[in-house]
Amino acid sequence: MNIGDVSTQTGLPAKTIRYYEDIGLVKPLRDDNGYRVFRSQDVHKLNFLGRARALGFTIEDCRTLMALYEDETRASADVKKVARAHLAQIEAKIADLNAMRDTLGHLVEACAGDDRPDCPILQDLGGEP
Amino acid sequence: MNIGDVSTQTGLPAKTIRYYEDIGLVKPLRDDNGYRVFRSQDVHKLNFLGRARALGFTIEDCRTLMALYEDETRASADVKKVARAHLAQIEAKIADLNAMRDTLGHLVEACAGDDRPDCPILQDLGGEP
DNA sequence: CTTGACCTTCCCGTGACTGGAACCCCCACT
DNA sequence: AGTGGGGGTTCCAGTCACGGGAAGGTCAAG
Repeated sequence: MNIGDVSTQTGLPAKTIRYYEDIGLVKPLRDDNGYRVFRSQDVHKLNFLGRARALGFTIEDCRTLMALYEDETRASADVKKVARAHLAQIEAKIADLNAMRDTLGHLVEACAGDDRPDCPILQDLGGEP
Repeated sequence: MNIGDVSTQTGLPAKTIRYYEDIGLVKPLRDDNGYRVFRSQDVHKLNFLGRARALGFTIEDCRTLMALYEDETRASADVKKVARAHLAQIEAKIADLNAMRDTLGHLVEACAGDDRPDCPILQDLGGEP
């Protein structure tokens, strides 16, 4: 399978797939003409990566998870550890964003949004009481 | 005031302040020795920027907001528009992260986290039903 | 006079790609 | 035999908002 077909099958842009090869996440074969040739296990790996990335795991986490996936003697505790650390990061991020949304939401509601210059948003940013 | 004092006062790293000068967000004066000299209005601007960044506005948004802040003839509608667009982005991001948290949370809960290899997290990533 | 805390500029690196240039390969059509 | 188009390839540059660190100038204290 060539990269275009793999891109269609996995939903990953060809550029991304090449990048994943670059950083050693996937190792397709090469045809005589230099084209990448993907076996089904490569496609499987790419799907794995796509799902892991969709869950927000970093590339390095993906590398770790892939290694665990391929290691028959893994301990599920190791997988869980990675996942829980990431989950904690997500939750921290959500908390940050919720705080932003609350503050910004109040400010937006308080702003008249007309043609006059008075604006509680700018007042807040300007540090006015 | 030199950059170190400004850094202390605003809580912004000196590197960040220099960067903000680089991209034209602040224009401190220069002493004979080449040191940056910040007036109170510069510090005020930097505090403004710090608060806007803390609310997650992009640098370009900050630039826009600063311009509006300094424009006495602004319409608050313009400010509100920028803020609401950003709020929408925040909410979209929160929705994404909530989805990730839910999925990942279920998977983490379902994982035994022991020394055996069986792991619903990897099963999910691997696309197993 | 030296030490050490400042300050300066400059350049590289980050994460995870994305866009684009310049070029090669293959098949179909005229 | 040429040509066109739709693949593929590499490599370079850019994104965003800084942070690290090198190499060197400046200043106040001891």
